[in-house]
Amino acid sequence: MTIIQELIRDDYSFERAEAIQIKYQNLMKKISKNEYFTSIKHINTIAGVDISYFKDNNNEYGIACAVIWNLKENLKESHFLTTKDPIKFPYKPSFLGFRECKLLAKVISKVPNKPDLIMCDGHGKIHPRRFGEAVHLGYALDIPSIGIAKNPFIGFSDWHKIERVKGNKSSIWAKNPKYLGKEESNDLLGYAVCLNSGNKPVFISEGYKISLNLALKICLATTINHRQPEPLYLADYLSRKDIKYYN
DNA sequence: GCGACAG
DNA sequence: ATCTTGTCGC
Repeated sequence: MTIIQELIRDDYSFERAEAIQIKYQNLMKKISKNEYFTSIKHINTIAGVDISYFKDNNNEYGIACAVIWNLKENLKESHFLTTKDPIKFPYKPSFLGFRECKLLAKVISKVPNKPDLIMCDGHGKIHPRRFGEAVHLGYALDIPSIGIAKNPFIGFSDWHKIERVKGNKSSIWAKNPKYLGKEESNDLLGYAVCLNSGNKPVFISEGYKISLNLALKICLATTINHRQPEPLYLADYLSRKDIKYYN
């Protein structure tokens, strides 16, 4: 079975799904940093993806949207795509990838040119098994990815205390630094970051083949005047409202 | 032990 | 995520 066949599925039991996460969490560790992006200059197109839900009668459907954001063409080549499909996997914290990746992979497959980076509306490494939706999707498609969530999940930080000024951030640690032994190590899972002055911070973490610092830099560079980076804000907006975009 | 917990 | 009116604030 190929990686994509094993990860892009929505028919696992929770037990099986957890076993898959553990398997790939371990495989993730073997990826060389040489394969990571080293500079924002190497990125041409970013795909911001999100899903909105609605119910028919007893059936649940999702509308996935991918906004293609072209950095080098100064936004002139930006556009978006959507798909509508049934949702099979139930929502459960730590298993979001199995609920949404099938749809997200499908909408990305419709993009004419494979994007250089994916921005995901959900956590990446900030996950009990370091396998949040952003990691899951990036790994499945072998496309670098970033997790950008609107709410905290696991980890310890004083994000609620940061001033709402663009660029301000707070580290999110795996263990509570307050109760950390002198010789004990900790794990930096991500950052809570204010991307737009006046707005509540978002939670940024590594997805796939990208460092936390570069992920942070890219998020700051693509945020215009909303709480989230513009590609994600638009994907959220467009998946919810089927409207026309500039061509 | 119990509850909380991304979207 | 989604169901939803008026309302507080920049």
